[in-house]
Amino acid sequence: MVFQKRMESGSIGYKIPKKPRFPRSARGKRYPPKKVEVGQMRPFDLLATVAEELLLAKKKSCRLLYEAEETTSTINKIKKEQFDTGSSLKSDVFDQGCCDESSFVARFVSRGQVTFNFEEHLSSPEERTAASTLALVKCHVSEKNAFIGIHNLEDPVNLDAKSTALVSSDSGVEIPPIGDHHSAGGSSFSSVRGDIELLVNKDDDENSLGRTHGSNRYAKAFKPHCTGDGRVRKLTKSKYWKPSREAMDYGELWNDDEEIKPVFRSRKLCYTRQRTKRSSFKRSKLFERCTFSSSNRGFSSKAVSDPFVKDCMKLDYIGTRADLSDAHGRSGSTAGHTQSYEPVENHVKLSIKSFRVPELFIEIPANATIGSLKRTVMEAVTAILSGGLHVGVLLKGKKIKDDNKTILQAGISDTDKLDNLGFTLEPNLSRIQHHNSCISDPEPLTKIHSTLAPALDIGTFNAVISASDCTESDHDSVHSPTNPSSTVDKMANNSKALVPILALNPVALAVVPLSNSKASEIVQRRIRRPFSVSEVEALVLAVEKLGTGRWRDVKLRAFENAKHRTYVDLKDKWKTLVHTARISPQQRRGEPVPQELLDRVLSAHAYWSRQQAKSTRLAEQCHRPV
DNA sequence: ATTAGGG
DNA sequence: CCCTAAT
Repeated sequence: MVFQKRMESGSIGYKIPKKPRFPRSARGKRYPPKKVEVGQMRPFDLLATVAEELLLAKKKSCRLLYEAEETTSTINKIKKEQFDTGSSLKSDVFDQGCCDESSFVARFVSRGQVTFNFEEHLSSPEERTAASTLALVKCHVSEKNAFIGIHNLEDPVNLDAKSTALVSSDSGVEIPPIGDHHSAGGSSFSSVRGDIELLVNKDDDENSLGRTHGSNRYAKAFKPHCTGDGRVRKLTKSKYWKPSREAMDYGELWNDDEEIKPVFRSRKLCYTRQRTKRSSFKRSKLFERCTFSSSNRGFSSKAVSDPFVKDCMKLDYIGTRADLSDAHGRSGSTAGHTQSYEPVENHVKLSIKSFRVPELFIEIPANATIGSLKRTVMEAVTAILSGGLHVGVLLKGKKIKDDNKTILQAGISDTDKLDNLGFTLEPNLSRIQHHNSCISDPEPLTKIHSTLAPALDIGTFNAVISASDCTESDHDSVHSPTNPSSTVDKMANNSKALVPILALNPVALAVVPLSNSKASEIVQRRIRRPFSVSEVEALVLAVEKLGTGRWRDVKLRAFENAKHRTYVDLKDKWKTLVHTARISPQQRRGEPVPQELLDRVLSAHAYWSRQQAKSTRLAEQCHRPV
């Protein structure tokens, strides 16, 4: 509750403080280090990340050089557009084949650090020689993390230096200085404030949440190594690169609103890029398109001022223990009091940079359009998220099930282990089960024609199942509802099911939780499900027997088990059938209905019209004489 | 909830 | 298919 409320409050009327400003002299020159979990990250992933960082800083065409050993290689020229279009930076980089990956790793590992030069990309050789190095990036790689920092920018103004500057997350929260008690364990805190963590998707929680990057490690990684690298040639205006107070205390890096906007944009790209890892590519591309509104859920992206977090569509939160206690329905002794009365030491500061959400598995014909893919994914995600979300708490990858535990008892208060803390977004189980059962739902399912477009156009989640040939199943359902099993088999065999399933191993994904209210407001139009011939036949048969005014009975008689056919649908279908029968065959569209059936439609319609007229006449006669 | 009819 | 008025 409080949890959410707090975020909400942050989202509304949030204004990035104008002050304090980062000292002018330093602005644009030093960038906070970016921490990247390397884990199983491939070296080029890291490289790409670096490149991306640079790109974000530069935001225009550039190329990246890295220095390792004695050689300098051009990694790639990277264009901003490549991010904008969401294409994989990695592939763009790697396709260049300018250096071989394994050797890169070797150098990386052995040296522990790599220097990147960031140069303006200029096409002509002359220009190139004249090109200046705009930034130096130092990258120190440990087992678990890489620290990437943009070191020196020659032309901060043009570089839009703000793009890597960070702002404090919460103007309302006092930010203890790095190195003091609060931040001692405070890798978490520093991350709150701008240490961008790119959580590489890893299935292994333990690893990904490794606690090795505590503040000690952090400082260690930077101080000794990154400082005078002799191989850093030219243009090293600032000759130092170390986690000095100013460098790390980005709380001092404030930006004007206008300055931040572009950052936000670019960080979206960051998000995209992040997810362009092999294993998660599918997911990410999918989620990327899911532009959920985040207004009413309290998780507005605007709730966080950290531009990185914000634009990565991550969540950020700084809470107190009291807050959490409330949230869990128990109040600690101080719960309910104002935070300010509680010693800051007792607060647990949390930075939620991402939630784990269930994996969505989506299979879609290759000839489906991108548009339909988007819609499909949107539907799938909406279906999962709109069902209501639970929040799970993970500590060291293990779920904390006992809601009554205090934060302290759970061990979360141990700031040293804060990095082990994770949150998950979990859909309603009941709903999911329902969705899972879709595939075995005996009721006839959408038939998706070769174009695929109609079925994917719109529709409810559980309707989005394509079957190469479901005519039979329709028939079954219509005529022999007692034998659904054959239908099931057919479905299982024929369908390319678009079935979201719960991931067996959820992977960290940054996502903006869906605003439930928004989702429910948007009542999806039912998916279009053209009547099959067998359905038409069943309809005609029933109407011949029952007439045109008893659609409920028609439904009961012929479409009892076709849940998606309402009596209104049947009535409408009859209407169109009559119309179809009256027009010339050339004007008819869709799956052709046998003329024989249309003839029966016409005659039945005529017959029952007469009957109706007759009965009304009779009724009138009954009334008149009275 | 159903029916009927326009959109 | 949707929306709605009228039952």
